[in-house]
Amino acid sequence: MFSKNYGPSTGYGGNRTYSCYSSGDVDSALGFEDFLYTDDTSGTDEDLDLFVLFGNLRGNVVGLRYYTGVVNNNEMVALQREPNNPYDKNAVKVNNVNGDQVGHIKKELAAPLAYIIDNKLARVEGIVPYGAKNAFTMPIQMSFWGKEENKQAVLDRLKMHGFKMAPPLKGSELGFGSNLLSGRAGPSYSAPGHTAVQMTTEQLKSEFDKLFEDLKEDDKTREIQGPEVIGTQLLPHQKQALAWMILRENNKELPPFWEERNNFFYNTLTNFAEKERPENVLGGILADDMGLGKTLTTIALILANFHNGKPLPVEKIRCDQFYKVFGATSVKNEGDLPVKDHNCNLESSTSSGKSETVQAQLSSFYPERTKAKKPKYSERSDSEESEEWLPQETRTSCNFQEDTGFASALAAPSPALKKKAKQKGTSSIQLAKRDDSEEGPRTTLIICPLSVLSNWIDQLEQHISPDVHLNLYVYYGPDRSKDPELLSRQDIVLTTYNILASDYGSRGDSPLHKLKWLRVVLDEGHTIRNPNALQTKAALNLEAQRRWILTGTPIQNSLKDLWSLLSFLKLKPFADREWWHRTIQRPVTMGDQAGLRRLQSLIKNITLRRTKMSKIKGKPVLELPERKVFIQHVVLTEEERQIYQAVKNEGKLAISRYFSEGTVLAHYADVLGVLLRLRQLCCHPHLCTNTSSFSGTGVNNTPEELREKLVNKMKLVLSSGSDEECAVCLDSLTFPVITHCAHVFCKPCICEVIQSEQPNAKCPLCRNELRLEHLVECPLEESDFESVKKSDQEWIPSSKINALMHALIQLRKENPAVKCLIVSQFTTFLSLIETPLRESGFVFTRLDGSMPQKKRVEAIQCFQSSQAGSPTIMLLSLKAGGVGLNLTAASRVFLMDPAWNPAAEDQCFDRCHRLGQKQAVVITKFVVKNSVEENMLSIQNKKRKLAAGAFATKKPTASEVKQTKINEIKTLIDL
DNA sequence: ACCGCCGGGTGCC
DNA sequence: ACCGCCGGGTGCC
Repeated sequence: MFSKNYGPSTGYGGNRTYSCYSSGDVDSALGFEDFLYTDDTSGTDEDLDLFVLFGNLRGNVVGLRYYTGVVNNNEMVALQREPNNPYDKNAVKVNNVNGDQVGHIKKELAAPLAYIIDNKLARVEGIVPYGAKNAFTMPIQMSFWGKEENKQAVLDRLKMHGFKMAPPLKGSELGFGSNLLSGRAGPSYSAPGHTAVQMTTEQLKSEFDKLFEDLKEDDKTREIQGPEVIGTQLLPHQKQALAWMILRENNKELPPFWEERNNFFYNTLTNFAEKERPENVLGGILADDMGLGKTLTTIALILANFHNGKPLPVEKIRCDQFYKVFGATSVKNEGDLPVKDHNCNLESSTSSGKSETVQAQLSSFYPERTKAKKPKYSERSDSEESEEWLPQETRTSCNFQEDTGFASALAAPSPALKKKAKQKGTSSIQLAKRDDSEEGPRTTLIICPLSVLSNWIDQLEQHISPDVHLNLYVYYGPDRSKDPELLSRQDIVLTTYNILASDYGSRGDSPLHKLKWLRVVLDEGHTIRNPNALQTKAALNLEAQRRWILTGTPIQNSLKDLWSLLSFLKLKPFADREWWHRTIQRPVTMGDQAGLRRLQSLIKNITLRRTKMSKIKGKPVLELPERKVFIQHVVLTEEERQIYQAVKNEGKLAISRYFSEGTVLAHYADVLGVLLRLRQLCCHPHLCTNTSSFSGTGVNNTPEELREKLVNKMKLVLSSGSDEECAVCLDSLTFPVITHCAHVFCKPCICEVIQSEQPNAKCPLCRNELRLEHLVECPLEESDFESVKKSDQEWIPSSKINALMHALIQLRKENPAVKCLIVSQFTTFLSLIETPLRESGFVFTRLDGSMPQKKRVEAIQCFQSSQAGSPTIMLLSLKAGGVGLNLTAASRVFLMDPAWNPAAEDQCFDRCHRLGQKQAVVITKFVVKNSVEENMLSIQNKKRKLAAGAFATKKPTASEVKQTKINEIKTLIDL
């Protein structure tokens, strides 16, 4: 059903197909999208986690002499079906870790294997115990993995062909095969005879939690001064990050799990060896918490570690030299040298005896630098600087600049320049000269969610001093240039995931994919955690020398989330999912300690992670003011209560009917509808206008009526704030369509499902029949407008609005300058609130999902302004903006209605409780007494606990998921 | 493959 | 000899 194809057609993972991986299974695809739970723990992935080891079988690989792929003793190999082989349709290829064919499985064995693989009865993995030095054939140890229910079929099929699988040996459940081998196993595996140490789920969980915790190492605590052209002083932890990033970009070490052994490069996980040196990632994951300044740090990196054409020579030498001198040598000799001294600039260090060496060494690379006195900014700004002061040089030289106040003395960009930078298209923030004769990529591509696009532009103009000639191109909007030449002349190209994906998807005219970039930065990089999403594929297919992932949440729910990230980083051999899964994911999820250690060392190697709680030199990285959350109960008026009870009783009746019929989940949209109406009534009676859509779901509708009904349901689902995600891709809905069974999916996703299940496609959620022609699309939204108008006409207050207004007026009395966010999931509610705000003379602004980007930026800037007369209130729709949204001007938050997902609430609070917040933040949650809202709170609490403990634990089974949902519905409606 | 298998050459010792 | 035996050709799927 959720057909997956890890083959070449997906364009990632190398040019190989792993048919055993190639598809999910219909029966297991029970990943209901969570309408109450919004995480994706019920993933629709291949259910590899449910696979067990059936057993092992010895076989032979033949035809070695026809292929170039070579293998080591004990090397892992991949088995790949080759149905189009002209000699045998059952052919099964054997490939080494690099994807080079080694041989074929001998045909007698290939026959049952082909059947097993083609019917997805098992995944078959191989290890060649005596892989080296075979001319014609070699043995192969195969392990069979699959779902318990398929085990017998596998055994039977093998038996039919005269093969008998050996049952899994005790202690070999982890499937590394090492115990099976009579020869000596690879060094990273437990020695033969010893069983791998397995951990309990509890242990595993706590290890996981620690995975990304403050990864401290020497090379991560060193600081480096920000480039002079950054007009802002970097915070200490940002300097550390910068130093670490520069180090990573000039990384000459072997990637993790590789060793050099007698002229070969050897992978200790797979036992693969090759002559060619495996490339390390020149980059990694900057996994700092939100608000620690990943953007600024990255801007500093772009300026500080500029590539000047030839493949890395200047920076490399510079950096190696830098670290050799300041990092390793000095620190070692002088013990705990204050970190700041590592950053000493050329001039100041020459005064000390020790540093003379430094100067000598450096000057051999940069004779002109040490001879010429550094010109003052004012002197050199326009003089085109003759000689040695090439623009690139200026940019990279910042590594050695002491912070002398020189940087801070730089002028802020002129308003004209600011304006220019904001326009789409090329904008030259500065005027200096650049050398266009340089070769090789020079452009950094930054991809971010649309919501933070303007933040990047702001920060670029804010922090880059005017003496830098920086070409920025915002690759966005319908008029974006598709000319790769133009893009390649930029220093920074900024775009969004949506643009990236749509360019990639639309016939090959994506200039982003034609270029080789100096550097690609994925901001909010966890956006690509779903390997099947188009944006992920598009990102994985970018070519770049250096690759960065910026994210506050590197692992959201499961280890699986990491794979796309690693694949993007092109860490051999993990870009190929099979090796990632066999060497890390499966061992870890099965509780193998060695596997966890591998994972830890991998993460440690490529990640810098600091949380808001992290400390640097004993001080917290971020000293955020306090944050308090109050729950304020609201009592409905008699009148409101009557309406509420009426709707509740009606809904309760319908839902109990579904329960007795056992069709609760099939009437999913209706249940959601009832709950939505109740939640709306808690806010304001006018929110609940579309009662018509719920009046029985008779099947005998004319198509037009049915269509209308379905469209209404879909709108309901989409606007219900249930945080709906597509059950197929687990991402937010794009091109939502609704099925006749009233479930909403992304159109492309569900079409793929239907296609792959021809002719009897079933709904992934309720197993009802599914037909392409029955999908109903969502018409363009105009609904918001109408309801706003409607509510304007006959305005009445509500208990909640009264409670809010009371609090606001009280607050204004105490402090008229204080700024508030008023947050709701219902934009109509926000509109209703506008009326009393106006009446009471509040100046307010508004931000919701329906606003075009330009208006949003305006609203944010306006609200953030400290000028007298600027708005003191922002009406904010809960999910507007996304993580990057910075509303630190506010110190009070009024959350008008509880969200299904407490994480969404927290994220919203973080918009003002973040770097830059100077005051204590007070949050007030309005909750109606004796209502669905109270019940939601208790579910939120459960969910919080679950989120804290869910990581790495086994995915709940389909029936557990169902039961949970059913229980939640019962809780919510008091059944 | 220092095998097995095939099929042509060959045929007392 | 409708055999045995010899030795060259050959060899994945």
